[in-house]
Amino acid sequence: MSDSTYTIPKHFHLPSLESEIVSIWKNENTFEQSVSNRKGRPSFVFYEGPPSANGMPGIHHVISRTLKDMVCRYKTMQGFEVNRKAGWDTHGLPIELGVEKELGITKEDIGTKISIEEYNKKCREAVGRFKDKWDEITQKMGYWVDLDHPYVTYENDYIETLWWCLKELHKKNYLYKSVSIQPYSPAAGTGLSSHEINQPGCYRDVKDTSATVLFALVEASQAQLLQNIDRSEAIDKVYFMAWTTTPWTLPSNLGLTVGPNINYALVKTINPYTHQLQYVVLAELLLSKYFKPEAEDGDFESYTADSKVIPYKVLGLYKGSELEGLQYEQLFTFEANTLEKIKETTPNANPFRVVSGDFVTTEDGTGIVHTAPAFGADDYKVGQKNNLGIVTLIDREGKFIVGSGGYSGRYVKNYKDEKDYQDVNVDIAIALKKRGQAFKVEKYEHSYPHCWRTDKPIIYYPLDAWFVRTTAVKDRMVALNKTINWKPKATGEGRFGNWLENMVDWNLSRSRFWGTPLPMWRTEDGSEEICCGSIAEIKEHLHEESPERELKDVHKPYIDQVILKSPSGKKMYREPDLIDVWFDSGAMPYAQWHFPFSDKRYEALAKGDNASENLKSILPPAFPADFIAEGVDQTRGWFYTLHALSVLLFDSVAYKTVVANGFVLDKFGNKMSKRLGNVVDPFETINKYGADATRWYLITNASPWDSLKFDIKGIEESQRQLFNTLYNTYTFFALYANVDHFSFKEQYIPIQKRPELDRWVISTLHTLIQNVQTYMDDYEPTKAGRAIDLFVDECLSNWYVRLCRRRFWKGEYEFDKISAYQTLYECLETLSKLIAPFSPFFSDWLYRNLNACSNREHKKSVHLCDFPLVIIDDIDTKLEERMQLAQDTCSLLLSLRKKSNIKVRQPLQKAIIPLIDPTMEAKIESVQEIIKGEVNIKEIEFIAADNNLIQKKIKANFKTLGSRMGAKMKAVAQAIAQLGSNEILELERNECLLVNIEGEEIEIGLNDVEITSDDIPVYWLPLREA
RNA sequence: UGGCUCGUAGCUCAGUUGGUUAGAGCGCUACACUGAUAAUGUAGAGGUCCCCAGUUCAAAUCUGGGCGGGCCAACCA
Repeated sequence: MSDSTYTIPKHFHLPSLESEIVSIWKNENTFEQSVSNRKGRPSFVFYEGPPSANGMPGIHHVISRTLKDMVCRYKTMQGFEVNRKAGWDTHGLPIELGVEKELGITKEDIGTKISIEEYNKKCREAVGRFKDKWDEITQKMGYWVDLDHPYVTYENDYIETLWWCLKELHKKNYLYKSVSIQPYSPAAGTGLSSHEINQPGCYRDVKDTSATVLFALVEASQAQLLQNIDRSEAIDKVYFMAWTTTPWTLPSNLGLTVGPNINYALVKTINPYTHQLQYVVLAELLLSKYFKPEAEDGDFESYTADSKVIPYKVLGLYKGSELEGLQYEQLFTFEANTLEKIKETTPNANPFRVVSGDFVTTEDGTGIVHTAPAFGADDYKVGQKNNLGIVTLIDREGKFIVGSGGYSGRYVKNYKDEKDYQDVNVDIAIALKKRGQAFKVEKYEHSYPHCWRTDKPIIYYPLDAWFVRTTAVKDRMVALNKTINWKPKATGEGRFGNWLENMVDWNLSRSRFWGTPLPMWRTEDGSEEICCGSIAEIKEHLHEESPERELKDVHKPYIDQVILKSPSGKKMYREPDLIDVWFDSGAMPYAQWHFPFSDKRYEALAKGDNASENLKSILPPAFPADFIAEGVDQTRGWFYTLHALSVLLFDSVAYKTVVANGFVLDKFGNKMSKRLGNVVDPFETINKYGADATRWYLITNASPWDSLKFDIKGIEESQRQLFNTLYNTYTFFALYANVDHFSFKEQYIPIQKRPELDRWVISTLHTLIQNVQTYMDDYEPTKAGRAIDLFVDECLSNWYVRLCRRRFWKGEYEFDKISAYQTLYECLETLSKLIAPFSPFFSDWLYRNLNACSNREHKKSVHLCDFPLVIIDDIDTKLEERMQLAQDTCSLLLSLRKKSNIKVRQPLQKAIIPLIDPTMEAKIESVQEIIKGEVNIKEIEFIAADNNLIQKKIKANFKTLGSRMGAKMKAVAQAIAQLGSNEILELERNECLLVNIEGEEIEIGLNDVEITSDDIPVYWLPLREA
């Protein structure tokens, strides 16, 4: 380049500057070069969490991408090879729901009104709908990621790796089929995901019939319970009280759960419906819910059916753990729920017992939980643990099955909108009342989930599902998590750590259409199963009659048409489930490279007897990641699945550092939502203020992990404060440099030979480099950015440039001037590199402008440069301190002028500075020229410390005295504050003083006090002639 | 309902192991500067450190309990 002048644009407009830079990058392949010119250097592994392109990018995407981009650019400048492969998340419920909404269909229509083939085609189209917008924001915000070779989760290769992972899990016995209790909509005939349940409006307050039910103990258990009860009367029967809001689950009851540490009371009372004497057990703390305090030990004799108050008497107390194992009589006995029937599904089931569970509370109910393992997750868990068995008297349409006595065929809720629907729950309650086995029946209002499509209440229902046995490696997951560098730390220890502690097996199954199919085939009788880890393996096992043989697309419906042949020759059909989309993204470290199939050694190693042993020698490339970053909402999503899979498969972490950034809220601190209309359009923001200003604001305003109250004014501010100031500084430099033809051609002036001000700003600059590097290495970009802000504003612009202006326009082009040019040039050039990771556009613009003229470095772009190195020798902390003193002194003198109303323009003869400490004179003297110039004063005079111009003040040093004085501290502080100037002088001279506190002599050392002078240690004298 | 997190000036944020006048920037007001001028300087106003209780000679800081915002998980008898 032959330019001998620095470009000075007429206007400073960040957005148009940025679009210029974008096209330069494109022409010069700057991004590719920034990676390829680090080839062979140690790599810094980064994983891009795949966004879904079926929605528009929002401002919250800009923050996490800024963070990712910044770290990657920084590491690149530090000399690492940083590959950044983009990715697209393409499966999942939101995509299906979007398509269904668009087509105006529901899940039931799939396979009838629209073929699965057609439906999945629509989904495939939908996932890329906003890809253009995503590419645009990626480019506009300056996010460097390889968009040309992304990983796409729906591609056959990608899915094949997922299958490989699943097969590995299967081999290790980490994959199993079981039932799980899931939200289920009988009206829609489908299971629902928690995502669907949590859609707004799904939880609704409804009134249900609730019943407090009495379970009669069997004789032996009753005897056991009563053995230590001293009683004068014969107790006929003892009942356990349990409360339910879903009486339809009572015929499926198999257990009663008590809290092991809850106290229970055996109570003599009267049944409010039958008015008969009754003996019941419930939590002691909940007695008041059923009985009035005044009824305690009430008069049983005079009770009549009209009595308002039911008397009760506590006969005995038990700990929950003492009740465990007691047996009771089944509440409803039908053909379908006999013990024999139960044993058909659970051969050694032992139901109708009291068991204990930690989830039991005394918040409501009776402290005894009616447990029907089929209809509640907790119930199921406790049932499994205690071998209660499982009874499901309700079919998938939500009605009682045949064999449920009089209830057979009746719907548990009005699912069919029957006009004369008779609530079966009420009937059950009435039946129990008649039997004397209901203690309280009432309407109870609570919030209950509803199906978002049919508006009908859901139930919890046992459905078949495939699980990953994550609990088998829980300890390793916990241990390895402790080696991960979490930013912020608390998320790793708290939110994520707790999540790991309470982990349950990962339910993989989804009964949907558009997703990764489970590669599991079974014979119809379930006796043989095979998990295929590759397309080739499927083809190996094809049954002759399989209608699908090519498998060009591994999705439904084709995969379901694949019939395999079992070792014994039977037909095997695929398990119909799809897998959780989180598996897709969690396996991204391997699937993005089509591991292990992409490894040339794989095919050879996979053959032979030692296959699995051999394969241990290949590890996925670029694994684990050095760094990932996403929103905190991913803690239980991507962060978890990445971690789980890498531990399960490779006993390794998947990432060494993870930054969990917070959320972007609107300026009032409310969450952004389309409904509230407070979403920020990132395109608008970037087009108006520029990506760099936006990025700078997002990073410096709040730590990435704190939630950010997004206010557009903040972007304006960072544009003004940082970019405008830098721009002004640059144009100032360019203006004079062009006049003087400075292009850094003169010999480099060693820093030590430059004037003090130059040495100072270079010293400060290197201190800044040091701080920025420390902060960046610690993933504290906010602190780094703020340090840069401070330097540009306080040091460079408002001190160095301000004081040096004359050096640029006055005098000959020689030593002092050249030194100034070189110094300012170096500051600008270094700054362009320091801010390059944060604001890639402006920094490159600045760097290119400088370098185009000087040709100082053979780099086309700042992003191809190395990060500035700290030169320790250039740092002179003493000088920095001195300069600080000069700045403070100037401030002081200027404010003095202000107070006396003497303008800076009017020169003054002398300033008198009393010396507070002995080193001050030398320090100020070295910077006195600066001070004199700044405040327009001819000379500075010092007067000795023990002058009488200043009034000294003395204050107690609470730190040293506090622990020694204890309660007397207050009095001591007061006494010290009242010391006169003579006493202060004495203390200073003798370094100790005796003070009388409440009649006691206390010795006080120099360390025990802080001696200060009045605020104004500077006086001025007018110019003699003035 | 639980876990985590945040709460300091009008706004955005600092605030060390507890130490006595709680800071900065922006904004606001007044004045000054006018050879960086869509800049700059000086000064001023502005605080229940979310609330309550406790520990301590001393609490924005530590402990407990609340309240409010946010995220996640649940909503279960």
